[in-house]
Amino acid sequence: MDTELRSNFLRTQIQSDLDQGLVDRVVTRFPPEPNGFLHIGHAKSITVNFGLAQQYGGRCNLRFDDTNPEKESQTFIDAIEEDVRWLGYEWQGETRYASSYFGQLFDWAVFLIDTGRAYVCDLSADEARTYRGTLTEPGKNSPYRDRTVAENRTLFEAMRAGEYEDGERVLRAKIDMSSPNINLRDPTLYRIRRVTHHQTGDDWVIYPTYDFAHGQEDAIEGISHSICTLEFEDHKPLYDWFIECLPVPSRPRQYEFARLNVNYTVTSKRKLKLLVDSGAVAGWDDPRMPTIAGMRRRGYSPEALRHFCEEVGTSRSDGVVDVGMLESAVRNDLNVHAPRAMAVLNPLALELTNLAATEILSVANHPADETMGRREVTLSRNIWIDREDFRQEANKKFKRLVVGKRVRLRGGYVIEAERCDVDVHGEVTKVYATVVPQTLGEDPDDGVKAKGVIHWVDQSNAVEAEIRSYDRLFAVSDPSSAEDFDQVINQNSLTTSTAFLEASLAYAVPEARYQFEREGYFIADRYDHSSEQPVFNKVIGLRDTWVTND
RNA sequence: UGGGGCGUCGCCAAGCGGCAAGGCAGCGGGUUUUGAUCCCGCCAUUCGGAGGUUCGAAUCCUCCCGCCCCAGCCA
Repeated sequence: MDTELRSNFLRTQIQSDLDQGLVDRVVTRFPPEPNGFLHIGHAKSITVNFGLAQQYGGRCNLRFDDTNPEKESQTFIDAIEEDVRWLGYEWQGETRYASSYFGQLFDWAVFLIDTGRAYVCDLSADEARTYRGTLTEPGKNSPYRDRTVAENRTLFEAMRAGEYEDGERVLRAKIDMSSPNINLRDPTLYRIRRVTHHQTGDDWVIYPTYDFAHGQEDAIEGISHSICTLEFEDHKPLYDWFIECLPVPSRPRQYEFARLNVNYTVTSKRKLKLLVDSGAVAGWDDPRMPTIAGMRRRGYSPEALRHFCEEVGTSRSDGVVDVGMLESAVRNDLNVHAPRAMAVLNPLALELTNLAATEILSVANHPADETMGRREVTLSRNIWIDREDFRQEANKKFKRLVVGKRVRLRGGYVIEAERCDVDVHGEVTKVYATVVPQTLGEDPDDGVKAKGVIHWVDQSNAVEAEIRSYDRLFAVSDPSSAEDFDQVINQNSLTTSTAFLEASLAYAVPEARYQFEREGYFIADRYDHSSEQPVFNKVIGLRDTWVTND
C-alpha cells in the first residue's frame, strides 16, 4: 500500500524555510502529556511530526510535557513509548522530559523578574479571574504588579523553598491586562503544587505552566517547527514573547493544524478516561477504544493507521472524518497482508454421504499472492458450514446451498444438497449432501455449475475458539456532543461466540491477523489467545454489497 | 458586542491569477473457487453569498453570512 505524500500547508512551509535557508535542518517533536493513553488524534500528530522529519531528513524528539504532576504517571509514559514504537517511529536520542528542564526554566523565570517582566502575585485564583476581565472588557492590573525586583526575587525564592501554601501565590508575566488576547493578560508562569512528581520526586513544590514551559523546551531542543493544534494559536503571541524576552539558544516557530475528529468516536482524553473509569469498556486498550493500544488489540495495523492519517490530510479547517475512511484503510491493508483461512462462526453440520475417505486438499493462502504459499486442509465426511449458507428453498439470487442445488466448497469440490433434518421448531439441524465427482479445480461434467462458493471446516480436526465481535462503541455519529454517555453508548458493541476453525489455525500466534474467508478479518488476541484456548477478535468485516432482498 | 481561525462534491482534501487533483462513500458494467479483491466507467460549468479589480478570479480587494477556539494557578 503506497502512500502518496500530498501537498499541505506544513510541507509547503517547511520546503520554503529550507529553500530560503531559514532553517538548515528540520527538527520536530511529539510532546504528549503522560496523563492517559494516546488516541487516534495523537496518531495523527505522531505521523505529522515524525513524518515531516522523515520526509525532510530531519529529526523528531519524543518529549513528555510533564509540567502538571497531579494527573500524570509512569504507567502512561511506558504506554506512550510503546505506542509510538508500535506505530513505526523511533525518536532521536533519549526520551525528553519537560521536567528535566525545570532548573533552566526556574533560572529563566528569575531572568524575567530581573528584567522587570515577571512578578509574584498574591491574588487568589478567584480574584485573579475577576481581575482578568472578560472577552469584551479589559482586565485590571493586580495590586501586586508593581513590586520591586528585589521583592519579587525574595518572594519567588520563598515560593520555591516551600514557604507558602498551594495556591497562595503565583509568578506571573507582566504583559498587558487590557490585551484583547486574554493569554497576554499577565499569564501565570509558576504555581505552587505540593505533589510528588513521577520524574523529579519532591525536588519541586512549584511547577511551570504549559505556556511558560513549552516554547522554552522547544528552544532548548533546537526544534525548528513546533507543531500543535489550532486551539493553541491564541497562545502563539505569548510563545513568541517568551522566546524574545529570554536568552534562549534557538528560535523555534509554532504552526497549528486542525485536530482530527472521527465520527462515531470520541477523541478526548477526559472522555476516554470516563469510559474506562465507568467500566463501559475493559480498559484503555479495550478493542473498542479509539486509543492506539485499543486499535492495536482490535487488529488495526500501524501501516493502516499511518495510511489513514496521510489520506485524511493535514489542514487548518475543522472537520469530521467519516470512520468509514479509517475502516477502508484497515481493509485495504488487511486485504493485501492477511493470509486467508476458514472458520465457521455459526455452525451447521453437513454430511457428505458419498465421501469414502478423508482427503487432503491444498489451498492457497492468498488468492492474489502466491508468495504466501499454500496449506493442507483435510476434508472428511462430516464438516461444518455456516447456518446462513443453507436454505431449504430460495430464489435465484441466493448464491449458496439449497436442497437440490449445488455450491462449491472453497478449495474443494462442488457438492449438491439432498435433504436435511429439521427439529420440532422447524430449525435445520443437519444437512446431507453428495460430492459431485471430478470437480476439484473444474466445473461439473454435466454442465450444471455451482451457484456459489461457501467456506467450511472439517469436523474431525476443527479447533474450537472464542470469537469476540465488535461493533462501534457509540450509536450516534457525534457522541461528544451528548451530555450523558449512557444515552449514546451502543449496548451491543461486544458479542462473544464460539466458532470452529480449520486445524491450521491452532498454530496462530498472538496478534497474527487472518481473513476468515467470507467472514471478515480476525486477529489472535494479544493477551488472551493461546493454542490451547484460541481467542480471536474480529477486526472488521468484509465489504458487503449484497442486498438482502431474496 | 473583544481577539484569533476556518468556509472547494455527501465526508476528508489539493489548488496560491490562466480556465476545479486525489481518497472515502455512492452509482453503473466486467472478471472471480471469498456476494471480497481486482478492473473499467460515472459522480463540482463550479469553489459560503454579493459586489469589484482583471483579457482572465476558487485564487486579489470590499462588504455580508455561517461555523470553530479563547475569560485554568489544564495541556
